[in-house]
Amino acid sequence: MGRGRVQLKRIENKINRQVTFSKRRSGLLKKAHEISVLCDAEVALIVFSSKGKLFEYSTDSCMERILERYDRYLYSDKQLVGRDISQSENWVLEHAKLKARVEVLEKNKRNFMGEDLDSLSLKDLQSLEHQLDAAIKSIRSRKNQAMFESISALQKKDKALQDHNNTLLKKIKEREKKTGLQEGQLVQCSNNSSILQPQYCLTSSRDGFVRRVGGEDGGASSLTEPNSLLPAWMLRPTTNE
Amino acid sequence: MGRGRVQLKRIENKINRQVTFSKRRSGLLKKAHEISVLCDAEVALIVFSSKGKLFEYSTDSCMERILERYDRYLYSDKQLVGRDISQSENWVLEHAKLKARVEVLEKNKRNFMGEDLDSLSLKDLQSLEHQLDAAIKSIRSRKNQAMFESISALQKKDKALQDHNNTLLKKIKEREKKTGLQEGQLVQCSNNSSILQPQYCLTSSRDGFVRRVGGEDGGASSLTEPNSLLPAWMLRPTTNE
DNA sequence: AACTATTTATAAGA
DNA sequence: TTCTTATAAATAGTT
Repeated sequence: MGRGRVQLKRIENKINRQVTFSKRRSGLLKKAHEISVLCDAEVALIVFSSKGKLFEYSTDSCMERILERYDRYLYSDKQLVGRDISQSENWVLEHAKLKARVEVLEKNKRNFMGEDLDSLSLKDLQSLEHQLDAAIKSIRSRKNQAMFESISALQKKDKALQDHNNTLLKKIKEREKKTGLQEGQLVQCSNNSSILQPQYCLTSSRDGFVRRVGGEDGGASSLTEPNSLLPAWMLRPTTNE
Repeated sequence: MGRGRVQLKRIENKINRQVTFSKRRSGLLKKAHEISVLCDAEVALIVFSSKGKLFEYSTDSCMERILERYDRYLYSDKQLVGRDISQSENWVLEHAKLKARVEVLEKNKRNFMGEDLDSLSLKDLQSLEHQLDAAIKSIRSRKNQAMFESISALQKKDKALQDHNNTLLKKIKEREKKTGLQEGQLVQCSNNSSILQPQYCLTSSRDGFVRRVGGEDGGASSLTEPNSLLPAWMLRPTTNE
């Protein structure tokens, strides 16, 4: 894939090697992600550049979990027996339970995201559908509430700002009379200041919200991410520590 | 790279997913090896198929060394305990992580069920709503497919039963003629036997299904559980595999 | 970092 | 699974 065929041997030219590394690295990470998503596989990829810099990819950004699974896969039942069997065994049990729970939850999550449905019976599907229908209702309701709260808050702020502006305007007028300036200039000035008020912004967003809440949510896609990855709220707590 | 463009989403068709996995896996391993050789990088790649099978590549076939280097890189001077040393301290850490993960997943689940929404921002809500919308679409589609499969199977069975009945009927008629019984009795008998055929039941359920699939699923609630507890499919511990 | 001519990877079909 | 083939993607060399 390129203008010339490439020998499978170390690229001697340093610059060239660095550039190729950069290109191929992104390609490799991309492909790792793709197979992970397309084929529902769990992938962990670790790359150290020749300079020792680390690059990594892991499904669901959960490298530790995958490496652990790897270790478990290899050393399955072997070397778990090593220490104070009395306590450690208890722990192993606890651990296993937790892991089982994680797996169940992950399966649930996939189902909730409309994935991995082949394993569900018709009845399960029906149940899941109703569950989600109900959930969506709750969510829309909560969203609605949140939006109205937000609107109220903004309106309140708007009002306060406007009041403040009026107060300031009065003060200026008073001062004006004392100093004897012309009125025309002042009025103009106060009009310009209205740009600082959030009023117009508020009105337009309120319209947008109300329209979206009432209908079947037809045109809201512009507000969301491309969605090729999980939305931010799903990743947030897990991704980092 | 193929005859069609590919969407970055889970391939729903099982066979297709399996084939793609196989192809892309080899491609990925190859590329991992290539960058490793060409650019003098150290690569570790671990892939678990959706069925849990392990595939791996590591530069110089030295996975443990690379994973160790990875751990060293992350925990640099901190609390590096080492991977195989795996003492109880490490376990405590792992355990805590697992617990955290469970918590996150449970929070996700509650959100997916329309609960515990107060902690979400407007943007989160929007994102969640879209996620669920998409999920419901998938689920309805899958349900539809499952229903049609079920219907086909039943119809096939229906046909077979009917054929069998006809055969039996003919035999009886023949025997009748030989023994010289009246015909009326026999016809009546064969009519009664049609109760055993699933035909009517089938037809009506097919109508019901089609109606439900096309529309917004208005009257299907009678099929689901009371729903005050979790539906069965959520509780079942790792049903498959 | 961009641009292409090529090589590769791979989706679909057999 | 494996082979083939048309096409999409990746990327080597160049600017």
